[in-house]
Amino acid sequence: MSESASATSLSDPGAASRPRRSDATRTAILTAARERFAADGYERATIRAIAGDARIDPSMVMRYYGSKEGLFAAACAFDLRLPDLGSTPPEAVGRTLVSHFLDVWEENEVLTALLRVGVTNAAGAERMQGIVKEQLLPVVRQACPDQREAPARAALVASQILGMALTRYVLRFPYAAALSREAIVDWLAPTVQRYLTADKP
Amino acid sequence: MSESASATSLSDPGAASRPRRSDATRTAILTAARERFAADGYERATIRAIAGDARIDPSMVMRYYGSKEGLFAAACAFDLRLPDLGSTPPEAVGRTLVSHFLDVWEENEVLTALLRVGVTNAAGAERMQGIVKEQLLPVVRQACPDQREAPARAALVASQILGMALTRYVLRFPYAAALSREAIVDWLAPTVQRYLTADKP
DNA sequence: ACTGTTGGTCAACGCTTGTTGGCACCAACG
DNA sequence: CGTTGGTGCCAACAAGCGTTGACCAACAGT
Repeated sequence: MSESASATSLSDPGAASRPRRSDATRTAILTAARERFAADGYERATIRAIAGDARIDPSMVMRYYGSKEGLFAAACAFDLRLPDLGSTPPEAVGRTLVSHFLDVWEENEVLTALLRVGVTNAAGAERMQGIVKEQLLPVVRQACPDQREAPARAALVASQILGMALTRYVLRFPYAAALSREAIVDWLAPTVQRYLTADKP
Repeated sequence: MSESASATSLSDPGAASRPRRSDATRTAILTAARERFAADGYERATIRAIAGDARIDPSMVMRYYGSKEGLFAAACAFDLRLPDLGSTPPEAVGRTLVSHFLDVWEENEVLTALLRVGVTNAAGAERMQGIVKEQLLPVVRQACPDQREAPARAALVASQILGMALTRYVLRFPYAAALSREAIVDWLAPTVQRYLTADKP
């Protein structure tokens, strides 16, 4: 498990073990796994298909990641890299957040994989929930007036952002996919801004 | 249930066939299928498990619905029964719509099944898209100022409503599940109202 | 009462899945 | 040199999947 962290290079805090001969294979597996999970979800992303994409034998996946669940856990470790809302003007937090989410969603297929898997897989749903709780919630706390309302406000923000991601990147509704990036930011920013800072209606 | 009537009338429009001896079994299969699809998604909702819930043999499912895909199509035919926005005051369309969606989502597991399946199954995604296009879009047309903007506005409304359904009923985030029905309506209604009627930002 | 249709069970098929253990290779180290 | 341990492929396993066809039981029409 700690080996996978070094392989992802997404999060490698200290513990730099010297490179192994199999590192190329490990990252190839991880890359292929992310693609398959993002495209097909948990059940249909078979180990055989992932191994085929990575041009290695399925048994290698088991050797390096233990099981399919272990592979998913290693492939979907993720850091949102949310900006610090304390240092952005209070009236711009909505726009900043929406824009950042669009960036991270389009540069990286891990979130798509996470969402697609989380809908039918308990481990995926828990991981997604963990991201909201440990990465989004603290940022919401910085921006909202009453700390006790932070969980509800975070839930509202998550509902709008995940909803747009769902319709645009997962279900791929034509109307949602046709929206320009600027239009999405212009429409969603006031919504998120209100969820974060407005008085309870 | 009355669902047997709707099921038969779908496959047999006009000519009302007299009740068959197997109608009880047919509806038992459909009910079990909806529950399993809603709880597990397409792949993990196996025909054997559905047949087990309905206390019949898996081969009956094949006999009556042809294949797993046919069963899903029969189980997830759905009418949103959206209200006529032409006869509601223009400033209340957001609240009306959000409230109606919460009603329909909680009284019926078909939408949960549809969303869970649509994320990993092309047929499910298309069916969901069809519902948005054929049932939500016409209603949005009634409420929005410029007809040409209707598709974009429908996409925005769908993103917020499906996002709340996703986090609350599918992923079951504790923060989203903890929101009261009234709080959701109060927070989401202005958002939907704005997506429907506000000028382009 | 006989017959044809319908409702239902059972056992099996071919296939795919995650997972395992054995065997060959290659590099390093004594 | 030989040994050792990491790297990779291969074949196979048991289990589960959707699907099929044979076969029996109960009803309906004549």
